[in-house]
Amino acid sequence: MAAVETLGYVPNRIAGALASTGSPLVAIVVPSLSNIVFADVLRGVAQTLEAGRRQAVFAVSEYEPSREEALVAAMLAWRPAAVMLAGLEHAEGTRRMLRAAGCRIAELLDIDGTPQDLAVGFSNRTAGRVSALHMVQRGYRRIGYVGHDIGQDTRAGKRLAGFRETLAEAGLAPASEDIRAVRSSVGEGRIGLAALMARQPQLDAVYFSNDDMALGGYFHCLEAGIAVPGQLAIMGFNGLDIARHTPQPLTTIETPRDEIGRIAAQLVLDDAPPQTVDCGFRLVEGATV
Amino acid sequence: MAAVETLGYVPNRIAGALASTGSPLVAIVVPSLSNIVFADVLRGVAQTLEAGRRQAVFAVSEYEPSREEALVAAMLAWRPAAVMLAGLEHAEGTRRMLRAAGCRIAELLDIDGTPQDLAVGFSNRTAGRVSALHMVQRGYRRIGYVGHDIGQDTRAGKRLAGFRETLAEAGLAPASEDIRAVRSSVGEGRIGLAALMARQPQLDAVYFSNDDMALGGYFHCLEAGIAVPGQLAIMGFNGLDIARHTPQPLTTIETPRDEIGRIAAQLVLDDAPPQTVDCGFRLVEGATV
DNA sequence: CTGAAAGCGCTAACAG
DNA sequence: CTGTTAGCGCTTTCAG
Repeated sequence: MAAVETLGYVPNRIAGALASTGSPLVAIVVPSLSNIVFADVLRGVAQTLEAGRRQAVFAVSEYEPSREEALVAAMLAWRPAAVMLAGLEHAEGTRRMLRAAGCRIAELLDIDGTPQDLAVGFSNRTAGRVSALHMVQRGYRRIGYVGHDIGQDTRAGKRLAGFRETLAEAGLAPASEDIRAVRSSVGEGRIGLAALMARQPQLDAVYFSNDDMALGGYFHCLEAGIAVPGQLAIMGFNGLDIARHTPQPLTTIETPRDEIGRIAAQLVLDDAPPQTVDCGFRLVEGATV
Repeated sequence: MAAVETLGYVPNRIAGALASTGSPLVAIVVPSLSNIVFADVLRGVAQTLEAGRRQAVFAVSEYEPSREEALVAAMLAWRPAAVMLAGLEHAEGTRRMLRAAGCRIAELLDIDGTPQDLAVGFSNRTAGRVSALHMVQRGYRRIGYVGHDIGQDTRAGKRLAGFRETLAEAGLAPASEDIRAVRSSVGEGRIGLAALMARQPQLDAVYFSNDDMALGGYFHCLEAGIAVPGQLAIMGFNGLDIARHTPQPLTTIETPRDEIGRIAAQLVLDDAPPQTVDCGFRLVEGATV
């Protein structure tokens, strides 16, 4: 140990990884890092892996399944102990490779569907239902929807499906929808609500695909002098910190993103059997519904 | 290649890394992932490394130098081609290890100081000066400051130093300051401004340590009925997307975070000589100053 | 229980 | 230019 100290010796983990059977690497491919949601999950994963002496390697797919496939292929060359992905929908090639690789697979943030191995998240469909029900119970009847591209973000699509179901079950007309073929952002939420209100001025509530979009809608209302929730109620999804501090806190659904990352990482560390963990979510009653 | 196809052979990059001289890994230690700033840098780095067939490995230091040191030590065991860190201030042990490791070192988001090797960012001190000057030129004279912990976030501290310098040079009294010993957040900005206004109701402008804090202050004004910028001007730092879409766009300084990540990664890929790259910043004239 | 040696799956150098 | 082989620095097994 004296020699270690004087020479500044650091064990070579590459050599260690090659020699040993179990891999010290865990690969994570997220759709985006601009969205704080994935950054939160990543943090939870990194934190837990660190305690377990594993190392996180990561890449960003930009919401493109083909890119996710290429990145997973590249990741598998590192012989990771596990590959973590967002959601349950992946290219056929991605699934095939992962099955062949024989490493653990963790699919995060969604449990509506059939997981490959481990799934840690919550039901987006149920979240959409809960949101719709909350608005209906509060007495809103002419409820619209403003959302971003659900082709890319299938989790948002599942929330929308749940939302539509519940409106139908409540005997309400299908919502007027403004679905924008773009990534979610505050700016798009603003534009989307303005467009929807221009078409359907009689709406009394709008459900947004997430908090970014909802905040854009809320800011539009503030500027256009639309009383919230008197004239128009607004509901988002995610429970972003900033949405708790707007003049009126946003009514939304808070998701345990950090916890999802931590649990997924722990299951991998423990080499737990295949399972689906429902981390649930929490309705946050703000002041906008 | 037919056999490769049928057997699903994937080259083992761990073995490849061990056998070859140059390392395919680049290590990145960021202070936080909750802050979108670091996520943006990380994205730029990951994107560029991917094109160069390198793999990013990362860890989160939670703004603790001792933790950064431990993480760098762990990272060096992977024999990375480069280690990327935020800022120029690091524990003595961190610097020593990095020097001994002989890998490239990239210090990001700050160029006010002496870099170890590569530095890619902008001058926070100058940004603070530019912000103060902008407010002074707009006619504000009783300018306050609301900030978060500058012990942890030395870049915010440098902006504050530049801000103070310029106020002094303009012959103005030192600003009333509310510096909170916490991470930046929208909520803390809100609390901070309320506290500062209670102590110094005659302020006509407030500079915030970043956009998160500034948005909190702005929301406080909206709720408390303080006219912005008539009664109180507000300026932030970072150029967050959301701050462009508030009822009044926030006056702030936009930083090229993505570009910083990309340039740093490219310099590493090119094995460029030690240098400091000033990516600059851009004053965004919103409607709050 | 300690110490020696055989790989892990590649890369790179070298001989043919 | 192609084909062979000696390591890269560990872990793990096996003999002493």
